[in-house]
Amino acid sequence: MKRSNAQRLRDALEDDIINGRRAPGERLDADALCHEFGVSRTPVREAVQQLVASGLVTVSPKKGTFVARIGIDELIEMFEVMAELEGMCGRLAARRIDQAELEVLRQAHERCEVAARAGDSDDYYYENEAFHDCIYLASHNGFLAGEARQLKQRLKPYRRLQLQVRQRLMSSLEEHRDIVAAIESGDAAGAEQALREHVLIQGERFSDFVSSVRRFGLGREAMDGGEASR
Amino acid sequence: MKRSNAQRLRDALEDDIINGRRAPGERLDADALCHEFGVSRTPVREAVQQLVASGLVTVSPKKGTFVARIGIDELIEMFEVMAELEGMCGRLAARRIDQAELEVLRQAHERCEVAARAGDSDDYYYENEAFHDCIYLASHNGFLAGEARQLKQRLKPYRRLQLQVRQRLMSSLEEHRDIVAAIESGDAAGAEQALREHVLIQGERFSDFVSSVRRFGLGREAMDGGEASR
DNA sequence: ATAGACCTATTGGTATGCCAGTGTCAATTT
DNA sequence: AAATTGACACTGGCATACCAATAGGTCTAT
Repeated sequence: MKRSNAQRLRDALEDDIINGRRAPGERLDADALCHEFGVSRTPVREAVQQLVASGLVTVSPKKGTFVARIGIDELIEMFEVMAELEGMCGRLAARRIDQAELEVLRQAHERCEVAARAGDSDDYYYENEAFHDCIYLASHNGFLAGEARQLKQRLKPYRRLQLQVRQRLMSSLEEHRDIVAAIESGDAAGAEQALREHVLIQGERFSDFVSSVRRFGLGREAMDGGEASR
Repeated sequence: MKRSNAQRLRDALEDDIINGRRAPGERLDADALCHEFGVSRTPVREAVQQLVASGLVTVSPKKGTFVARIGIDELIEMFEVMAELEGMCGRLAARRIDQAELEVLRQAHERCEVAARAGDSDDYYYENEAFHDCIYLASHNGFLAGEARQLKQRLKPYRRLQLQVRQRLMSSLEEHRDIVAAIESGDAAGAEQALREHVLIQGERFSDFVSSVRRFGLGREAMDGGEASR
């Protein structure tokens, strides 16, 4: 399968954004990209449109295109949904996982454990991804898995903040243990709860709080510039 | 705000697909669309790409673009996710709804009741949309609301099947009553459960069953043609 | 009759030029 | 000095032309 220039460009930009090489708010100059990749404006335009559709970049009409800058409020909302999707995956996985998948999940968990004990944060990050992906697969709902992966991608630029917290690595691992145990024993509600809180860290109380606070008009980023979308 | 040709084209096609004027599997001839709308290939291409991104159409390389034909298995998966999103909206709404929103919800429910008693199926369909949208709003999670609306759109071409069932209208109304009651009383778990089952009708048992059946290789639509995507 | 080798219309992808609307900045005016 | 105006460059959107790849059919030979 040969990939078009637009696709390669999209992937390259996506990768740059996700891995922080292009920071939120950074400008994406169309002409510069044309020159950089040696292509015309058409594929660049196409790639940008796809990235807009996936939420990674935004265009401010007549001002240019920028790496999406997500406000703290929307970020919380997205994490809330992410937690729900992960929880749903866990609930379904607890009911639907088969022996082979369970074995793969256990192995993924073990690799997480190895990485955690070694203190290798990058490695853990990667194995953690694989671990969660196992659960997506085990949900036996491909659409759900796709949505979860997509949202996770979109959140990736911001998750590094969350994951650099000291000791988070070890507590994350402990939570994984509970998750595996719940899935193993077919405890759907337990797996759902464990995964939801695993993602949300503190559960929904925090966002409840923020939500109620914002309703009193204390939002401090109302002037942050009109991030145009849809 | 002036809308571009590509946007108008996208909206027109989207509307056609959602309202069944273009059936799943139908071919979308690019040149015909160019002529029909009096534009060149560029905006047509753009519109098609956006529709692909939103899942309403698919392109089979070198064979053409078609209105997305969703298999029964994927359809079930999508409904499963839809139910979860609706349930989540209900759970959050039960905790976060304010007086004004509650009043709007009650009024929406009453309009549903009027439509139902009049036996006006189309009218009920519309008011039902509004009712659910109230709950989306009341979740105080704009991102969640957007995702829910988007998925609902995508499912719209197939929901007419589900809604034409005789007597479904009245039982739907009864379920609405329970939902309103749960939200009114702040019963988060109750609202979540009620909404989830409202969407799923029979709960997840059915899809569990299908999921397990499919694992035994009894899927009868394996030959349904390679629906290419991403 | 069937397998295999061309042939061609269609599709996908890209380059390029043009035009209109608008943000930006500077010059001019009061 | 502040404000108004005006020019210009930039951006977005569209049309058009060109090229490459291939699906699908046709033709040929065994």
